[in-house]
Amino acid sequence: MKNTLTHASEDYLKAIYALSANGAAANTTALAARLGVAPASVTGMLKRLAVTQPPLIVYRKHHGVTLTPAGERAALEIVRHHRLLETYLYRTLGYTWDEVHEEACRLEHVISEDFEERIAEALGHPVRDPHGEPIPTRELTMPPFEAVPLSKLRPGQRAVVQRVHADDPALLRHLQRLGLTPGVGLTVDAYDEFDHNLQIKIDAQADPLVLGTAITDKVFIEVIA
Amino acid sequence: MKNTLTHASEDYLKAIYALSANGAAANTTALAARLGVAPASVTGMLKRLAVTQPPLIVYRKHHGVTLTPAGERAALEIVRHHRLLETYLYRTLGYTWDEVHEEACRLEHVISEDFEERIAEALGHPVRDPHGEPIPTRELTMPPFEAVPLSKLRPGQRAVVQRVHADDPALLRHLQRLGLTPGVGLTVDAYDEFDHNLQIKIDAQADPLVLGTAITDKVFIEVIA
DNA sequence: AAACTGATTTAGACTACCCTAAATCTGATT
DNA sequence: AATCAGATTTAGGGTAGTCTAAATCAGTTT
Repeated sequence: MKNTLTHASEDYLKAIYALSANGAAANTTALAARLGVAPASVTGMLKRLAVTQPPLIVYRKHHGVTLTPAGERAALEIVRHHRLLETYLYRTLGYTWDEVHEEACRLEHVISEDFEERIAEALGHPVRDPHGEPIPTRELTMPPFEAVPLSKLRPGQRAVVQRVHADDPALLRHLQRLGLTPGVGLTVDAYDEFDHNLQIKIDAQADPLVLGTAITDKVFIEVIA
Repeated sequence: MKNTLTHASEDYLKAIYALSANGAAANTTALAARLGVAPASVTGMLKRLAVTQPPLIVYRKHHGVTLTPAGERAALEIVRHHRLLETYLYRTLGYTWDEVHEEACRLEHVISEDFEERIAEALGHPVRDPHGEPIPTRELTMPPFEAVPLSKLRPGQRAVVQRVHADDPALLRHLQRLGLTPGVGLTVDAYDEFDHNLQIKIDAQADPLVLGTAITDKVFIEVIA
């Protein structure tokens, strides 16, 4: 029951969780790309994860992989660690939102349940991390959230930024400079249907912004009107 | 130069540092016992550590091992991480002094220099951890300290507890209950030269205590008179 | 239905750690 | 000087991860 997973296994579970979020099975190539390893390495690990007791994944050769309930709990445990740590580093140790990811990635595998509980308590049991991503509960359920990317909006619509789904520090710093952070309100002015650029106007900012899909696919918003 | 060490290597360097503190070379058996591995495993690791670039240890077969200057710096880096973490967990997250060691043992290998600096800053650059052990400086020098074990004291001498050199949670809880913690003053009443028991009287405590060497060898004091 | 393409798996090798069992060395004792 | 005990190393094997190169599969196109 209380299997101790290796750090590598935990990273694989996290990646499978992220890539099968839509319900579909995660495939070898995408996992390899996300984890920065060769596809053959993924195949090897999947074989191991499929035969643990209890099994953590369902793996059908050539047809991708999904998490079992036990595997999903293991993944959510790590995601909870990660996002609580990001929140702690951000709020308590003065990290910026582009710095938190890397540190949390290493710490998430080694903190105890006790440590998790203590920082959750110290933070007042936060429900979102500094990027606006929801933090899984202690019971390992993912809070429901609205997942509309900014790229889906069209001229005339108003929205509030909810979460920025990106880890790349350079991109995060760029978004910070643009003022595109959780809580910010905006209105869509124009849409170019050829390059899919979106022109938006951020509340309390004078000049409009033209954004490509590299950005608009990663900023998730809640539509207001 | 900036070799990335494995967690296991770091644990070996820490152990070699601790066991060769007296200047003598550390031997295979003691390392194996301290690290909880078989002696043959130690031999294998020592061969690897001796041929890194730069070399971290000086290893002569059958004659023990010492750290090179580079190895000592690497060891002190981990000790600094460990003791800063213990201090942080203790002061900021409400851990007790018997709980800090285990958590710090896992975190010490994964925190960044940035994290180290931030918690050192947040703590006001402490010089001792919750057990009274000195924290290596940022420049990786070990602050000098008086290392007289309580067991060396004889009747009539007065002393102040400086550090408690123990990781075992049960022992630490016991010492806490006895009131034998850093800063506490005491007087030696009697010494039994057969079983080496020491009878002491702790300041502000009514009843005297009789302590065996399991304790008196681990409590280090500064003699006052 | 055959062929092609891209994704995937297999095969085989490497590193870093661990182990046990057997051999060997060192230093003390006779 | 030979022996002996204990410490240490060697030999050989196991696991978990990584890789590259070669083979195979699945789905589309012809």
